Amino acid sequence: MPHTYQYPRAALTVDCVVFGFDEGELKVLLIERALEPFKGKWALPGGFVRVDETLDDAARRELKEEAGLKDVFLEQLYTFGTVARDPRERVVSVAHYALVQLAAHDTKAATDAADARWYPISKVPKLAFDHADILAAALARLKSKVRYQPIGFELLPPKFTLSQLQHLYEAVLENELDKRNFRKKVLSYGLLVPLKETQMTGRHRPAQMFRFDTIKYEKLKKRGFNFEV
Amino acid sequence: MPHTYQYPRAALTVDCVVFGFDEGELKVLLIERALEPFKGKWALPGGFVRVDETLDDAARRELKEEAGLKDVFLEQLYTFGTVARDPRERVVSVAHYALVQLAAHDTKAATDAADARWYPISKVPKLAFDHADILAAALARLKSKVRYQPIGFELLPPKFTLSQLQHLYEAVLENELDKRNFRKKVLSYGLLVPLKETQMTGRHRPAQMFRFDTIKYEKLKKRGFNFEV
DNA sequence: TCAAAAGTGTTCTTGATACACCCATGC
DNA sequence: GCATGGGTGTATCAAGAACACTTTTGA
Repeated sequence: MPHTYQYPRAALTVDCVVFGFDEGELKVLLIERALEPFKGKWALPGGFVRVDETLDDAARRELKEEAGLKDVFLEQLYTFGTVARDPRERVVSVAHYALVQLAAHDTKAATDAADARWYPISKVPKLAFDHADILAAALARLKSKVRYQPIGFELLPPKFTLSQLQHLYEAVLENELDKRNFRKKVLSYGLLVPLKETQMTGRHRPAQMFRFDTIKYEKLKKRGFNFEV
Repeated sequence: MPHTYQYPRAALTVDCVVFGFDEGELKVLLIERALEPFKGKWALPGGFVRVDETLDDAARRELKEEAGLKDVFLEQLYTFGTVARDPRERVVSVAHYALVQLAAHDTKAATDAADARWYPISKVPKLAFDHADILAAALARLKSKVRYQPIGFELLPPKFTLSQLQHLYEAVLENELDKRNFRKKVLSYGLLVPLKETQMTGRHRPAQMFRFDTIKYEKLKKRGFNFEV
């Protein structure tokens, strides 16, 4: 295909903020850079967009290559285009954020790349490039979106307890929620299906497990329904 | 600056959805294309991003060059990156939306480019490229954002009446609002300052004019306040 | 029997909605 | 004097917030 525009071009990358929820904490997946610039520093997974793949495809490819992740919730976030954000040359990055189900036993699998690590949000080290800005934007987006779309379930295993769900919301929103009001609200939509199973995690009453009814939600969504917390 | 990445690169553009409000209608600024592809078709103003300017700068430059607009409200919207959206070659476009104060007498000025025209949203013709998708995304963003941020004022002159404001909201949200409840709500924040002036537009009682108190709003915003309608 | 998390209802307060008439002006 | 849009208050309803005790289990 001929190039019709011959001026110097910016390079185009995607970067991904991958969130997970584990041990009551919101975590983010970081990669230790093997090359200059910022060699040895932590950064978001990401890389160059190929000329024959969409932005979404590029983000998913990088997630698979750099973190072994696939079939995750992924959404475009914002495009970062200040002129000097990469010291080498002009690089414009289309940032995405992803939500993954980080059950305890998966932690290792997703981290099998020796250079990848899950960091609690509160303990993220200094990041390369403008990745701290990207992370901040992703956190803000997650915090606002979780309130009116049921994306929180993307961070939990398919079967979960109401307490797990509440702790997730508390971690994301960074404030405490009233247990009774929370349960009343999330159950009121009829989108949480109680399962026969219970979860026993210690010397206390076992917890009822639920799953999120995606099919019912999709139907409601078409009629303009909003899942608000 | 040396290129460290030698594979073929996508071209990078910005496109702008420019909204105006006039005669009780929400309008969008379109440009008639002078060149192939889509010669003679209507399209969003936009163009290539230079290697030494930010995305925001590029969008503002294009708005000035193509539509004579400057100092407008501008915000990044979404980045469109499907592979074949431009028939010539791979072009990734960072879409923005802008809000301009389109007072009746300005209509001509902003439209002095012979190839530019304001279209009511309901009468937009078929658009070039994937610009219909971009417009749809911008409308959705405007509709949702206008409900929790006071961006509606960007579409009105600095002095306006409550009826004008209500009609604007009705046009954007595409539904009717109760006059008394609307006034109660928007006045309750104390962000609309009544002016000494009134507006007389016909044989009926003159309307009180207001201005939006930007300074007070900025202060409230820092304390976590939200302007909801 | 004790510790620890699960589970459960009611009251109060606040904000949203619904609704109808008088006012000031130009023609 | 009449047509036109500007301007105002109250009553009802629904949703959110505040709040404390009982249940089930493992140790």
